[in-house]
Amino acid sequence: MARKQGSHSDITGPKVREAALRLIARHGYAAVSMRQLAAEVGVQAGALYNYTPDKQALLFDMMRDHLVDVIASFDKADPKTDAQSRLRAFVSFHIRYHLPRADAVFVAYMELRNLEPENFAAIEKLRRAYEDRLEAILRQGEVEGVFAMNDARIATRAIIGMLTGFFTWYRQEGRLPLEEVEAIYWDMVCKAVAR
Amino acid sequence: MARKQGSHSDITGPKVREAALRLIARHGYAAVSMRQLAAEVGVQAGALYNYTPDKQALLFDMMRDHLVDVIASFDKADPKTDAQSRLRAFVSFHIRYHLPRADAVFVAYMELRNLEPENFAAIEKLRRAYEDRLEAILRQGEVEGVFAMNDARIATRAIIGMLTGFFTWYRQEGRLPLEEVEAIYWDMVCKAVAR
DNA sequence: TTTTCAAATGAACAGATGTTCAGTTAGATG
DNA sequence: CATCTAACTGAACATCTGTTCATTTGAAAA
Repeated sequence: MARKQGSHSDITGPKVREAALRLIARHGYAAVSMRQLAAEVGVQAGALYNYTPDKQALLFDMMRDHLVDVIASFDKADPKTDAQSRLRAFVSFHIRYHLPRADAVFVAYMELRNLEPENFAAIEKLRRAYEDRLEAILRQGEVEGVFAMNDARIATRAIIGMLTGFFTWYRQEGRLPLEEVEAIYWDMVCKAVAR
Repeated sequence: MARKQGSHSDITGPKVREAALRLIARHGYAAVSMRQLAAEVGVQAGALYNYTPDKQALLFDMMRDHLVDVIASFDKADPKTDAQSRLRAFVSFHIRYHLPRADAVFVAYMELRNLEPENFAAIEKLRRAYEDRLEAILRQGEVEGVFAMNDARIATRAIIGMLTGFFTWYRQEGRLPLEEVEAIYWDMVCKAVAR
């Protein structure tokens, strides 16, 4: 056998990424073998190398694409008005954007250790770029006199941590509707940086 | 060769745990081989099996011991008075206890995926027990009328997330002294749950 | 229908994996 | 001093690892 029914670059390619995201999120990069991944996709291991030069590039590409997408999407969602509105938009965007992409978030966040040095540097740069969006909003709020915090960088980190922790438990509980969770987080973030 | 100079169960045993914690924190459980670990300790791979029945038990034991210790230590540090004092003690304890144990924290938090099901259940139970300490404090604060939040469970998660995120960046920056970072976090936590 | 070639297969590579165990030895015990 | 045994070695085990590549195939183009 060779080419399978309904099997093309445009079909198998995305399948590889989806399967890799799912498997790596669940078991970790080092714990997932190329053969496991191939089995999940429904091909032999060798076929994967039509879609990635190697395993490391597969991980890096997924993380980079995810982060580039996050940043671009936020820049669209950002109202670019007053700090209060922008912070509100950031919290809402962060929760709503990441929720349906839980696997990608998890991988981009947990697999940093498995990136080779230059890949790690590139991903860190993107992560930093996203965090800088939030930091800029907080600083704008300080200037406007609506926010007060001792250190904008630490506050940025704390808020990101608070929001990101959300994804480690929301899936399994699902006790509350998204709207309510979002409101609760907004309340806490808002109060935490209020003057 | 057999027994090495200054080499005993009481010496090699702890060495194995320290090396395992350090290596797994840095590279991940699946990425660290028993031979790498043995080399770090200064023995052959076979010798490790005098100290653990297998690789999985090594991971589980380290995570369990860490969490049991966290809980017992907090119970000692807990003033068990008013909610405000207790929350303050919790934030201070969490930061100060975890900081010099960054590797253990990282492993206990990042390697959940690599635990076999029953081990995972046991660790989750311990993690939950620690979170319940914080949740109880928040609920006490609601009763006392000093805290107000929409949902104590979510607030618990948010605060833990906020504090835990701290350890992923504090090491590398070290820009601010610990006292100051602690004060900043306390300010944010306090405001986030204030009425 | 025949041709074409992208997209697969499957075997092979060299080396790493966790774990076991018979054998060896250094340091404590008598 | 000789004895003992805890603590180690080092080889072996079956299996898995990422990756390469000559070969085969099936669906679309001519």
